[in-house]
Amino acid sequence: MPSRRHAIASDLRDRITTGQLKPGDRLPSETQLADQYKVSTATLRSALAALQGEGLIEKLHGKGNFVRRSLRRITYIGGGHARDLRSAPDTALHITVRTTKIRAHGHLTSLLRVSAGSPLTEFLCLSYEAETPHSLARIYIPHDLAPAATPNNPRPQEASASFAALHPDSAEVRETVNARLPTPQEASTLRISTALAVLAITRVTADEATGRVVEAALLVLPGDRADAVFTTNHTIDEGQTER
Amino acid sequence: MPSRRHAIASDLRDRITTGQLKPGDRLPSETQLADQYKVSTATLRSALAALQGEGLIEKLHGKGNFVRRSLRRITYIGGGHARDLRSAPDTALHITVRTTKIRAHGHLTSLLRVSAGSPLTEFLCLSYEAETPHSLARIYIPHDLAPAATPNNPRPQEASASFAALHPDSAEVRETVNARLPTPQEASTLRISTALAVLAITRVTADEATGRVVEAALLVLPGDRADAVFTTNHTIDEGQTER
DNA sequence: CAGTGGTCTAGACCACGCG
DNA sequence: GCGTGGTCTAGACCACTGT
Repeated sequence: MPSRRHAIASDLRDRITTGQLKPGDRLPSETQLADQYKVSTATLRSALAALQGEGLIEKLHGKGNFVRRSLRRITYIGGGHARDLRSAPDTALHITVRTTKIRAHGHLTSLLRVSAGSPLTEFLCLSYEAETPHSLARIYIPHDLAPAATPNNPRPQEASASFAALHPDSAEVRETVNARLPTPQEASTLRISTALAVLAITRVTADEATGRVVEAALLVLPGDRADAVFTTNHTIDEGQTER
Repeated sequence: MPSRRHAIASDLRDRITTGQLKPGDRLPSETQLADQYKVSTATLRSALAALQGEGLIEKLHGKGNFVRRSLRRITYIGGGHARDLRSAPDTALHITVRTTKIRAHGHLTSLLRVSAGSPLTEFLCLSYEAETPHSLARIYIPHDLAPAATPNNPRPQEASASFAALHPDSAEVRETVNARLPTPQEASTLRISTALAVLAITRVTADEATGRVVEAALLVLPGDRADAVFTTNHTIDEGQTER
């Protein structure tokens, strides 16, 4: 027997996918919906939570629940390209970078193949598109390989993309992709719900000649507006992503 | 101010990551925990739900909540290899395949670059490891390119992997990776919670010479036990995945 | 201010696992 | 049957958004 919340979620899901409710539309308030379906607000909210997880609706505190305008805005392009983040062409993208010197610990040691305590430079990058956080990256580079001067303002778009671009020719890139829910911290920095899945990419770049790991990057992208694309043949022709 | 459930989740998270609670351990019952933290059961359960989403605990109806034994068992290997699913070496993997003839519709038409109504063969694959569903794949192939005989029993391991292996030389593979929560249907076929993120991979294989799309595959892997790996240099040396 | 979603309570009852 | 988690209720109160 389907539970009440599943039934409600299905009903609303149908209304959305059939176009009866259109992108941008506001749903009736939760109390109204609860009355309509004759359930308590808690039950109704759990149905909405499911739809939110599927990326069908968006909850805005104090305003209402809205049918999502389905735009996947950013595309992560695998394979260690210089610019590995793409967003909608007409939107401004800016990045904040915080640089810290740390010492290798935990799984960083195995990722970078260094011994515990090795000096590393950590770049904590947050990319925004029109004030909305879009991606979170923690990039670790052995201290002696880090860019000498910490650039404060030099073409942030470039800085964002990939420090691996510093090693363009002889780099071997290995990307491990994973889906999970965000940690509370990640959710708040990306300003997303904790119920929204994120794409977690661990990218390790090694120098082909020496085998030395020159960069490890931990990227977190909101699942509802990010895709990662990998192609054997590196000609990327701006593919469409439909729902 | 952190909410009660966040505080509780954090506390339990710490106990798990510090090893105070070990993999396989059973947590106290929800009513006991609710008493300890002096919250209602609903609040406590929402804290546990967060941990479940992070893959830290596993809920078993009628038995209890358990600290997850962290085993990422399957690794999807990108780049259109013949065998693109790897699991733990000593476990039996078997696959069920259901073949259906359908006609192109919706986004399938744009994926396969065919006109609506074109005849397609759909392979609905479900891979199991020791009775536990592991991955779900919907593979679409233009009807005239589909294997002539539908093999009923021929080395299911091979059949699973990739029909693209039929076009080994001149294939260009484009994989789009996405993180989201499963649809209720996917959750029940994979026997996972709807709160557990899945890795959704859309793989399109095209013949390099003709440019014709020879296969489109929609793969769904449970985020808690699957990773996808992409390497520029295709030597894969069984990397470790730690938490 | 009124209206919205967010958090939380203190219960009730159901469904599952196991002895 | 008993203990477990799963669903649900009918409220209360808080926090945010708008006017």
